[in-house]
Amino acid sequence: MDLEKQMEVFLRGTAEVISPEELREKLVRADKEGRPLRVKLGVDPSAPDIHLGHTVPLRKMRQLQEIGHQVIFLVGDFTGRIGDPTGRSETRKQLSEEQIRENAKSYTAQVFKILDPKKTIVEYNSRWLAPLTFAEVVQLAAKTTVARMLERDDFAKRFKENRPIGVHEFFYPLMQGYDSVALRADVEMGGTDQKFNLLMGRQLQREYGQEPQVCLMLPILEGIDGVQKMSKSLGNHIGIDDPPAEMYGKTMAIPDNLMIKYFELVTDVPLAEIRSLAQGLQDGSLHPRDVKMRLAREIVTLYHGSQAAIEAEEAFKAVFQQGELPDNIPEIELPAEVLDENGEVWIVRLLTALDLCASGSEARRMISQGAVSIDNVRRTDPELKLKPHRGMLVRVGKRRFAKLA
RNA sequence: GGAGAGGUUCCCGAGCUGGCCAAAGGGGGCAGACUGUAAAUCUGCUGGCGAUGCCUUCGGUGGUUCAAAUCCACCCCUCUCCA
Repeated sequence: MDLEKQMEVFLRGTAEVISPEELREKLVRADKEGRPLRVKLGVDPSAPDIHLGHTVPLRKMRQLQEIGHQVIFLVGDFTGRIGDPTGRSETRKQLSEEQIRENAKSYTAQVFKILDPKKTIVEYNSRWLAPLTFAEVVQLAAKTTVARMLERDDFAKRFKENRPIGVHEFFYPLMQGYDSVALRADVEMGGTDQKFNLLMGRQLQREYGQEPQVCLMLPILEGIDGVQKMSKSLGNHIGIDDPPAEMYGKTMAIPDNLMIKYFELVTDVPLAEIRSLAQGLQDGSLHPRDVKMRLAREIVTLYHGSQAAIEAEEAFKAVFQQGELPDNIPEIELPAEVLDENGEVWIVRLLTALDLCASGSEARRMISQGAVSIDNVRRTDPELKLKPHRGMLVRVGKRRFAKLA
């Protein structure tokens, strides 16, 4: 593949590249030497579920491996024990080895829904970090200074606000940088929030006599709340293992103004087409709802196939546009002990027994807010008693349903 | 080691001259209305309990008091300045 085309694949959709010139040189040299570039992507296995946010760099990796480069998927099993302080301005709790190992296992399994397993090297950074001696660690630490560390956004902020910074947290960038040394990475990928860590890799590689890696930074994908970075702990994520209907629904929940970004970062829709969608939204010739439905369909198709996507869309239309019921309402057996001597259930009890409300208080609230309907009749009296029957349909809000078995 | 400032409900953050505090305000979440969708907007709710009352909660443990997030003692943790 010729140089310009390669550059295009590398650069497309990136937020920042340090530096394009170096990348070009590396590509030219690699081509001459007949070897692929070694591209590193490190992940922190703190949450075992991969979501769309993770897929942004992963999809890039996929494209790179398709044009013949060597992709290295690095599981930060060792760094995970520290927890990267990035993003949330507080110390993340350290994970146990066992947890990490389990997370990593499920992580890699999911990653291969995107990457080609035959063309991917999976590495664990405990392989080289765990055996380091204290003396070597000190040597590594001596390669940077506190002032430099404090340049990092997160540290600077916390320092300024007099919030705690653990000394061990300084090791996170050092370790990640050392990973690049150990892997002899030509290119490292990451979100824009990884800039500091990626640059640390360059510095350390130079210190250890290697050519510095090129840093490819990709945009950060906001979660379905439209504000914060997509993350499982914030509960604003769309997981790639989410069932089709949920994936579709969650996508429909993203704010309108994020649609185009999603198209660009997490779908295979060609750029030209995305541009015309954006144009259509702008001039009002396209309905935002329809565009978002298209987006939801694209995303579901990617992870569950087009058939599932069509079904998810039909179900969504039925439930939310026509107010019909979903097909897969869970059927739940009502425990006998909630019945009184007349064989009736108190409505509050009913909702908690069916797990539709977490507590009696919540159930009362829902009832008084008019969120509860039984057999399609809205019930607002929290003292109501009912005679249960098989197939009784209990509904709380728009999304919580149960049927009596 | 010394001096000072802090640790509040899911999060941020008031309260801290003792009762009116299940604890202001914001965020998030949930619900209702509306709609173009689980978007946007507006409104309400947001510890638990068969409940106009009771129970548990304000870093931890004890104590004072009829009554403590609020006062006292000790302890743990964070930050600042000094060493």
